[in-house]
Amino acid sequence: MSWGKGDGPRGYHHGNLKEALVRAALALIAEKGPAGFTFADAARWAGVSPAAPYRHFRDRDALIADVARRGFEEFTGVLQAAWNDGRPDAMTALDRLGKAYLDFAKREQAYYSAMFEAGVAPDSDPQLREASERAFGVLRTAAEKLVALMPPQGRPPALMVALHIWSVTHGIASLFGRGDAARRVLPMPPEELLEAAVLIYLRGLGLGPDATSGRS
Amino acid sequence: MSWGKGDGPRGYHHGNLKEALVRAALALIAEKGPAGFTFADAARWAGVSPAAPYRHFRDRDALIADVARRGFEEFTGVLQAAWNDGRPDAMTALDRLGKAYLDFAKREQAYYSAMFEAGVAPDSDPQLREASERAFGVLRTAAEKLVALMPPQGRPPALMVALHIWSVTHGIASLFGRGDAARRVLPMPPEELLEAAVLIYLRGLGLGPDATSGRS
DNA sequence: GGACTCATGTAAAGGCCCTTCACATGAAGG
DNA sequence: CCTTCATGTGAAGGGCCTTTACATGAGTCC
Repeated sequence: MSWGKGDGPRGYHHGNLKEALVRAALALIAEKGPAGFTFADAARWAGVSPAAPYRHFRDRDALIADVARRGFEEFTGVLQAAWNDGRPDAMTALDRLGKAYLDFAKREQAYYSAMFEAGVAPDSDPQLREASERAFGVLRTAAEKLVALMPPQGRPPALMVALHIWSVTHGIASLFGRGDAARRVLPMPPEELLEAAVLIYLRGLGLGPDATSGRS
Repeated sequence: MSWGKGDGPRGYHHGNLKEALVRAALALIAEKGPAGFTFADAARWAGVSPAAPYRHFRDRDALIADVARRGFEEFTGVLQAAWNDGRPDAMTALDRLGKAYLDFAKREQAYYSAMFEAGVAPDSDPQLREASERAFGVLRTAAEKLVALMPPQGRPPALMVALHIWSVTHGIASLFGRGDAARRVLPMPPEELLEAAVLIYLRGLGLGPDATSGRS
């Protein structure tokens, strides 16, 4: 018999129910989607009564919001590692960043669903909002470094560039990212689709693969 | 008292329950999101018992899928009208197309939710799949016309261009499109954000606003 | 006109979920 | 040892989804 954590049996108190519920939510969302996930299921998965979760989360949405918050924190770490401060050059790092984004959407489907598709208002929890801002901050930093490569006259707003890249990446992840959930026919893997889009976009900004090597 | 249709009272049989249920679904999804929508609510809204809808839809998901299908058909019409066969020139028409996309996402939130956010697998119903393909077909046609403006050597695949434009548009609509649902701070309205993105992208393809006037 | 048929709607019921409340348990600290 | 309080339980109310047997009446065919 499994308690989700793999620990031995337990007495009246679980000991670490909050963490167990979060893990249960991740497992169940991965299995049946954020809509199919139920509070009662999570409780069963953790081996407690249906009322126990309410000692740790105001309601079902609060649990999902907490999962989303953790997702954004993981996400921030992944993106930061991929960006790696723009080394060795901004273009290379940006390419890694995009791939890391798609990879996260594919590998951590449960997190990604909770973050973007569970219908959780980002403002419902200030913590959630801040976590999501931090994740976007990585993209913004990257855009700033990219824009700095351009000649001062005619530089586009870095924030706009960040939003463009975020949008196309999120769009690809939503429409084609997941292995088969809402699959559509694609002539190429999503990673290549994104890479091509970003390359074309940057060329449109006047940033060729030659302008990259940190000059200026 | 309202029967949703505004008709007079009715006898044992409703007369037009299927249509009434679809309208109820649209109203309820617009009000409370696709997750908050319930089959029983739709039945109440139409003034029938909770079991009546099962005479017209296999289950709750089938109703949502039907709403999504109708949404894609509306969508196709809107996009086709905006594209208007690429007149007066492809760039102008593409700009209209993008704006029409965002406008649809904003004005027809209920349809858009059912189409993209309700967790309906496009393959669950062949009709749904075909309707969504037709909508994308408008974008593909537009991309083909655009690509044809370029010199034959170095033309990118039109399908890829269509996917890029679809992705960025859908990404913007998902992340920032709706008035306030999952709002994030934006320095500019979504329409401008999209227009700028597409302009930069097309410049990256070598298509300036000058290359537009239907020459070859 | 009358009888039959069959699509359409109803009532009732089973099973599940969300949430709350009063109550039980036992770990921690004086 | 004994009290306190966070944590978990059981039971219950209300709602939803879906199925089943039954009711109704519009259309059809003689």
